[in-house]
Amino acid sequence: MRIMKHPALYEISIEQVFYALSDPVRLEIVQKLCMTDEATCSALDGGRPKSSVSHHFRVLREAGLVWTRNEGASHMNALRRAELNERFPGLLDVVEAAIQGGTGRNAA
Amino acid sequence: MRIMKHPALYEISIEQVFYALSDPVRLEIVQKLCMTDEATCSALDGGRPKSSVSHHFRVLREAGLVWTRNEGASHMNALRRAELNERFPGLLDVVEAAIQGGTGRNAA
DNA sequence: GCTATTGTTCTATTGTAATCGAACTAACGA
DNA sequence: TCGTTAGTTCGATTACAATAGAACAATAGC
Repeated sequence: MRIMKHPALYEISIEQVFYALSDPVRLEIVQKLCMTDEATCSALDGGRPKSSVSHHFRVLREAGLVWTRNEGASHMNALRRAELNERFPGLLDVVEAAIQGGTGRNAA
Repeated sequence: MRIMKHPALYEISIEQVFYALSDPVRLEIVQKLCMTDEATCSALDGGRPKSSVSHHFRVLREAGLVWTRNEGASHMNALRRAELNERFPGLLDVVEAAIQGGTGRNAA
């Protein structure tokens, strides 16, 4: 299959990570992955066109947030949790905590 | 003077915050503010044109990251530290920790 | 009031990114 | 091998954002 670009831990920049997380579609994907460990692209597409979703997964992969492995005809995606926690401790906690908070009003 | 738009705490969205932090110029400004408490725009402009810097400060203000108050002809800018720590606990720690890490290689 | 300083707003230009249809590729099963 | 399913890549369109010069506004000092 095609070679998936997965940057090494030290290649990941915080700007790129922030950028990847600034898109609502991608943030949604990441937040779902916070709770599901592993999922196919289609399980996370939210009804959006394949090409759009594929684009967003690419951004997430290249930012170092998501690891994609091959599972037959499907692609299984997972957060690079341990690595991200090592490189940017606390970041995923912030993302996870924002799930309840939503994008606008505070849940508290 | 002109009215500065400063969103209330509950109006701040994590996407907007991430977006604001994804620009190298703005991240640099925020990281400098992490260490200086308060500073004028010109103290943080890095030699860039006034209009560009003013634009970036606007984005930071509207994202809820920075509070600007009037000090004579100058504007004093400060991180909305306490508020951000309440709304997104740990976020500023990540930003601060990334100062040494730089954007590329890991400092560890 | 005049002038310098500080920063904002306006306007235009340029570059980049989101979106999505369509064609393509890979794996699986009948 | 043919069709199906899953996802990527290509190409075009559209929208947004960074940059920066120029004009403007607000303040301080003379």
